[in-house]
Amino acid sequence: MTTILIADDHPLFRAALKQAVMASFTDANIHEADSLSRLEELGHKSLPFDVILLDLHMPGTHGFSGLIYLREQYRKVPLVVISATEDVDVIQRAIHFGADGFIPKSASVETMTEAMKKIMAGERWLPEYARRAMPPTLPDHSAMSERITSLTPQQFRVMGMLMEGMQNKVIAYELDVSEATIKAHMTAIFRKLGVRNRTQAVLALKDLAIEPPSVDSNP
Amino acid sequence: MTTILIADDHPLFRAALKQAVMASFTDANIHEADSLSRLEELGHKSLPFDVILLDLHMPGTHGFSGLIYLREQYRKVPLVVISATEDVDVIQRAIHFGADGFIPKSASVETMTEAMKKIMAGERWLPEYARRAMPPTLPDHSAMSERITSLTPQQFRVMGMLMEGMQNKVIAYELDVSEATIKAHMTAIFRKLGVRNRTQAVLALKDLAIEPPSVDSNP
DNA sequence: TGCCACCTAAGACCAAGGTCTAATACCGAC
DNA sequence: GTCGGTATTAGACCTTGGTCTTAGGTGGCA
Repeated sequence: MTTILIADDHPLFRAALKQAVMASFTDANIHEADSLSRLEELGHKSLPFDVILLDLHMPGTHGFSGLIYLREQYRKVPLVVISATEDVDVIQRAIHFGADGFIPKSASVETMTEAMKKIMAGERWLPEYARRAMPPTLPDHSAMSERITSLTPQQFRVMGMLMEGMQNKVIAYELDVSEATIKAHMTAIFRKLGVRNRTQAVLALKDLAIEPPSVDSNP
Repeated sequence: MTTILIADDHPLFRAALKQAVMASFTDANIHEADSLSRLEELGHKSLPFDVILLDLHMPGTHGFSGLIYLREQYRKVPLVVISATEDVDVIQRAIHFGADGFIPKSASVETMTEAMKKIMAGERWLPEYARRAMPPTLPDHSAMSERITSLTPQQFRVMGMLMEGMQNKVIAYELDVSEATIKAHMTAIFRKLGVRNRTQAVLALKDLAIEPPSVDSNP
């Protein structure tokens, strides 16, 4: 039996993906998560996933840092990035940060099935158009991604909320702990990232953004 | 006589550019600046530039905010962005933020001359390959760029140092004013940008970054 | 001349950020 | 089991950040 994790915050697409998966893996044991935190709850039960399908834009994944973090948590589980983006550069970076494959959301069911089978078999899979631009090199974690992987789960959560511009007090309320605790986490995060305060942390982490050099940057 | 401003922090390239300019504009009155602050010093003398050649990556220009700011300061002066980048998307955004033209550093002397002549004549000029992808629409300033243009020169300088992750005390020392003054500027900056603190300011401004989706983000 | 925008700055005050020390709980190794 | 490391939590304590008020100096402009 195949245990699959689908991590996507869009319910409709999650359902569609589930259908597609079940069509080809009839005996699949499918788990779903609509955010990184929910994903971690599942992980606590240490389910032996055979493959993880991760949406790059899921809440809680800040840029590629979510991918980097997950890659570290589930070192041996094949990890496929699913994204609406078709940008070759994004694909390149996803692979760079440890993804075993990249499936655009526009792909057909047949294509998805083929991709997942290959990836679960240990191969790497990319869309046709991205293969040419992609040298078959191993992913090379940058200094920053190593630093992110050294964060504990709770620290990672706090970091995510920091990247939303939230204040310590607010984060504490959201996570239902004291502000002192958040401050302690912050101090630990700064040390691990090699920065001195939250402003520098934001500056350092923003460089991992997937973000469109958005032409229109207004709300 | 033609008065031209070359704003580039690379001395060698600045000299080369100067040569190229003088080859075609023999009577040119050329001014140089290697940073935004030096550019502002020149501006104080309110020289009637006929054209400004701006390097996107010059110190002091944080992402596109330098361009946006200059565009506002010299509303009527043709402004050409010169950059090592050939990325169509960057070109697109430069135009979007008000540049009248974009010349890649790899361009030939003849090409540069042609480009500058056309731009000084009021036309827009782009590299061949970028023209196709570029609809001839007028630049439309986003909400954030309007906010940046509302900053006073000193506020803009302070903002730049904030984007370097510097603390108030350090900024005060660098600018040789009191910390109280910096705090006053910060408060004004936050109001104009519509944010509540420096962390949110960094988050908002980082979206204007030119920055490479850098595949290798280590130091 | 007066008005206005900008830069500067001080003091008071409070909020937010950050460090240090230490207690508790959990988990893998032995 | 027990040991040792790590994650999480928190309170005490100090630093930095940010607002408000007030105010002096400059330079452009009508």
